[in-house]
Amino acid sequence: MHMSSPLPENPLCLDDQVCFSLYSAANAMVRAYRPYLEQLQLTYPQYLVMMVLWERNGISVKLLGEQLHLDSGTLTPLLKRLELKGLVCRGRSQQDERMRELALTDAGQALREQAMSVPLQMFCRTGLTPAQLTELKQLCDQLWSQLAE
Amino acid sequence: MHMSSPLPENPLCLDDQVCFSLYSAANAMVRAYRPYLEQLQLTYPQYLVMMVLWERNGISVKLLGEQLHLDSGTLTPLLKRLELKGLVCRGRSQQDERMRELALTDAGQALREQAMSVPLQMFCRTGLTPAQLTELKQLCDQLWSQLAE
DNA sequence: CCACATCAAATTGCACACAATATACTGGTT
DNA sequence: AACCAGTATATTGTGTGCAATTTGATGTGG
Repeated sequence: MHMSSPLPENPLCLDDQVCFSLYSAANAMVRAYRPYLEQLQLTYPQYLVMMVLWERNGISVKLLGEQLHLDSGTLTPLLKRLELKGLVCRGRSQQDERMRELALTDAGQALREQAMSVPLQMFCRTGLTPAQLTELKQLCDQLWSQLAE
Repeated sequence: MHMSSPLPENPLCLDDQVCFSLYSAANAMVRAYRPYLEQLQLTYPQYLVMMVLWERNGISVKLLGEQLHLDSGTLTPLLKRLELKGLVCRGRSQQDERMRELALTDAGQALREQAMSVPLQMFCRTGLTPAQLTELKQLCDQLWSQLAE
């Protein structure tokens, strides 16, 4: 959308659009993760899934999707790829056969050690100060909350 | 990457990661554009392309890609879809047969009028103040510059 | 206990992103 | 003119995102 300072003469000017900056920054961020994550054989969305599972092993696809704001259309094929890599086991819940129980394999658990260094490397890569990153996170979270309604 | 305030006890905690907030906000933003853009029969990336062409009609794929930070692998099929919709003509440059000359059709030109209302609608949709949006844009631009190096 | 709404995943179809590669045109060099 | 490095676009292949639909299990009212 436009930058509104306060009335833009041309609302359709690309350089004034916050959304384009957000979109480009997010694409660049995913690209920047690639060299670090390819050592783990993971894409960025797969890395996100692994982070959730490292914290909450055994959860369902639904809960995973709520954490990541992604649906089964995205997660089902992604989880199959993680299963093929031998990192995740896609079992069924005993209580409710509809639900998957996403369990880490030993290899999936072990990968956490290698992943530990990624956040600090990416932090350095951004070149932003901790205060700037905090500010950026707050604004993104606030924007997300508004758009989710 | 982690939030660093100043030493996170768990660097792999999803809720502390700026990058995940950025990623989620960008996805939500593209989703939020959908209801406004489907009246124009455009996706968000197609809308970005049209915005560039409304400003710089007749440019090449290379220049378009530099503006949008996208490559030919993304743009070629996208432009073919815009051509199918009858919005863009993918001609060849006279001086250099390698280059495409991306020219708006009359329908493509006319669509600009309908698109004029989109930025203000999206601005309202965000619920952020102009100052917050300016801050967000600056941080995204700075992050992008760092990651582009 | 059975029709029926509900729910969790999966599937389908489409449109990106992007790395890697291929194709085709251009401008010198010889 | 033949060669060749460089350039602009296209193609291929993989992996998302997500709307829409389907499949199969669950629970619930009659």
